[in-house]
Amino acid sequence: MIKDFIDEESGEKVKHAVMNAITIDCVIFGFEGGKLEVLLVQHGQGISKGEWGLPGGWIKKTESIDSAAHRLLQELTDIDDVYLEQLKAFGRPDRYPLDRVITIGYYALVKKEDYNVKAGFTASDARWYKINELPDLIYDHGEIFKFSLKQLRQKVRQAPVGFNLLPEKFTLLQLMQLYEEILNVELDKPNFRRKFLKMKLLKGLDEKQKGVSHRAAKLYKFDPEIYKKLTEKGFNFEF
Amino acid sequence: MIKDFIDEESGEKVKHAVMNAITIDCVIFGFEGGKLEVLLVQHGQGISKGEWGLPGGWIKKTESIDSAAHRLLQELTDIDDVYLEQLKAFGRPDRYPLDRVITIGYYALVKKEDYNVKAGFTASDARWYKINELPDLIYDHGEIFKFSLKQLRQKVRQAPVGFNLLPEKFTLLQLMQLYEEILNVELDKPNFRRKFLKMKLLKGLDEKQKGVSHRAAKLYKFDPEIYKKLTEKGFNFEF
DNA sequence: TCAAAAGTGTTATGATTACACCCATGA
DNA sequence: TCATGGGTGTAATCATAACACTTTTGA
Repeated sequence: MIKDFIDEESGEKVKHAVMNAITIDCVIFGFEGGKLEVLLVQHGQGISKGEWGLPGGWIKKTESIDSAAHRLLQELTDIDDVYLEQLKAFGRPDRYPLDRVITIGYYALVKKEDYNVKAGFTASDARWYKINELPDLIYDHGEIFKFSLKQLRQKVRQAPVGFNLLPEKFTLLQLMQLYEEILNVELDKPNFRRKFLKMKLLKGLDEKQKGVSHRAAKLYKFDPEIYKKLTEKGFNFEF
Repeated sequence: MIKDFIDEESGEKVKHAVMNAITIDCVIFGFEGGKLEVLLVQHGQGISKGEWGLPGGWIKKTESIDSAAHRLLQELTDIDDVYLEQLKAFGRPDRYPLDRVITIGYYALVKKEDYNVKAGFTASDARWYKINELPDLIYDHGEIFKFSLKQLRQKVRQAPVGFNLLPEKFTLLQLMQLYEEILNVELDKPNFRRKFLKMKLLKGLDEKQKGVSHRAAKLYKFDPEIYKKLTEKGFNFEF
């Protein structure tokens, strides 16, 4: 199957051979105002015109599926250092009405501060939705989203991936609210502080919050180097 | 793409349309003599003749990928009530040397007591290997196996799936040894007993072990009904 | 009577929870 | 001075780990 692509270098349309009957769909998570959000795109053509769905695309014959997912994300958001992980393949025979197509689901965690919708996508094409205010999604994208949320909940408790949704520098309260939102629980502030600080995973900065109308909180950042060293010593992140 | 299949009803060869460039490969786990094992098949033809790999197959155009995996397992082992779960899709462009093929990995947990290699598969075609005595596997099957083990370790701590590898009736020591083998840890017998019994997940039988040269242990069985009821009450299995 | 595993009891330690309380800061 | 969140302290409770010990059974 031959599809058109925009070449990254020249900006021209080029033709590439892509895998037949296999697509990629990606749940892109963001976090803002204490709420978890998902980036949806509106289909501009075809039978589902006007409806919202997950951003997706084809896999080139010469690239790995992970690369295809990265490329897709970059084409859409202009960001390249995102956390990206495969969910699984979704393949009910009737999931796509026109043909038998299997899709491979991914989920991404992005820092919304870095995010920019790329030229070519306008506000009416793509926008963020709070996860409890999602519209109906096309095909089986609702199922894919549901699975991605389950996976995110699991992952966030077993590996320090939540930071990918926060700004570079964050307060402990922001971190706690992220966990509360993702896991859908209420947490105790003092206990959360101690639990997280005891892991010695966070690097405390000599810097405080600015522009808040209350005592400014200390800022922290997650340092992958520290995590790596702790892991080598047998540390196992668990929340 | 048209491939031959053995029809379940008539036993005759029939032709079915299958998905192109997508396969299924399955890691089948068994447990015997305190050891975790995997069922491998020897390729009888093609470029990898004589080498060992995971059992795999094609997906019919009309069936879901889960159904395809179930069918594959039944064709190979004659068992139909196995625990089966998708891992993810594996799709490095060079994973299969002759063509670009993406495979969807599955893993299954079977009770070896129920297991029987189906006619057509002889001992030289298919056999069990202890997981630390695996031969080199074809293509990326080694990677798929490694991922499946990671997944199994994860799963067995978060859901009561280990029972699928044990006989219907088992002792607490057998269960403990299963956990020791899967998680690759040493456990304390008294503590393991208490921890598991406290969950009230197991149904104690009025029956004891037979033919052992020491005090016979009480037999237990896992009751999915009990688990369901506990879950509804908010219970969350965790080991 | 001995080995091997079944099964019970006990204690120390550490994690988790719940909640009271003081501190700093801008409106 | 008040509201808002930052941040510390503490006691009760619960889970886990370590290990000593008694019991049962066939060889």
